[in-house]
Amino acid sequence: MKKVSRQQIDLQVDLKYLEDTLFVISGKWTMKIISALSCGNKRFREIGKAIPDITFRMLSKELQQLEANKLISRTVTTEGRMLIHYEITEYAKTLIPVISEMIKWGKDHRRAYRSV
Amino acid sequence: MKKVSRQQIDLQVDLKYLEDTLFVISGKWTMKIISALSCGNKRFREIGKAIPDITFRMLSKELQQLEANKLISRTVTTEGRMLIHYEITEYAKTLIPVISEMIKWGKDHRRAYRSV
DNA sequence: CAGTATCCCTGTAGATACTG
DNA sequence: CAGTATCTACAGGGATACTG
Repeated sequence: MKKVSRQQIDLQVDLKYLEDTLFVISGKWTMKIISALSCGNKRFREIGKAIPDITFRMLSKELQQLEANKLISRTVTTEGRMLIHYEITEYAKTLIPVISEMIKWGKDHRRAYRSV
Repeated sequence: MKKVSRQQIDLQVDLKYLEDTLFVISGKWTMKIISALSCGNKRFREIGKAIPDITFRMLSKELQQLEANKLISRTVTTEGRMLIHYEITEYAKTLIPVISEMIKWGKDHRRAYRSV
């Protein structure tokens, strides 16, 4: 029986999981929003200002999407005027290893281009 | 001086690298093609048949893109009729850790949804 | 076999205006 | 403040036909 490398098996069998992950993190603004949130911005317009070129429309939609995916939480505090703040969830923090690997690869990728 | 967690710093500073990586691997067919290649399919139509619903047009375009990104190599062997075969590069294999992390997360993500 | 060219449709995101 | 609604522009991708 031929021994197949683990790499090939992973790629083939688990493609579905890979797609799920890509779906969650590959949006144009997704990671920027998570980044902004993790840097302390919590309010809608605060986040909007922290991310260049994003429109309210997109921010609104992305936040909904992120909330649906349980990556952020939305809290309403009505004390006179409307007060809403967003936070990344503990669950979102499980993405850190994934993101770290991607960043690591991104650095090497860029370096590879320079050296070639 | 306030100690900031490493997680936050990574997210903020290295967003550009993250985007690079996302750009390379987030195409609709990218990972499927790499998967097909890593499973032994090498010829154009072979790959096409191995990936459900992909059109020649898309396969052609994606292969070009992947070649530009040095993730696959294209070899022409003219021995009478046209013979071309594609292979994933050693460079592409450096993506394995990234992909593994993503698959791992994808599994947990799905499980999280089921349990909630 | 190994693609490319063309046409067209649909979805995504921008601009702008408006609401509670 | 915290968004949503509408309209539009543009690009990605599918269908189909064709080429070396």
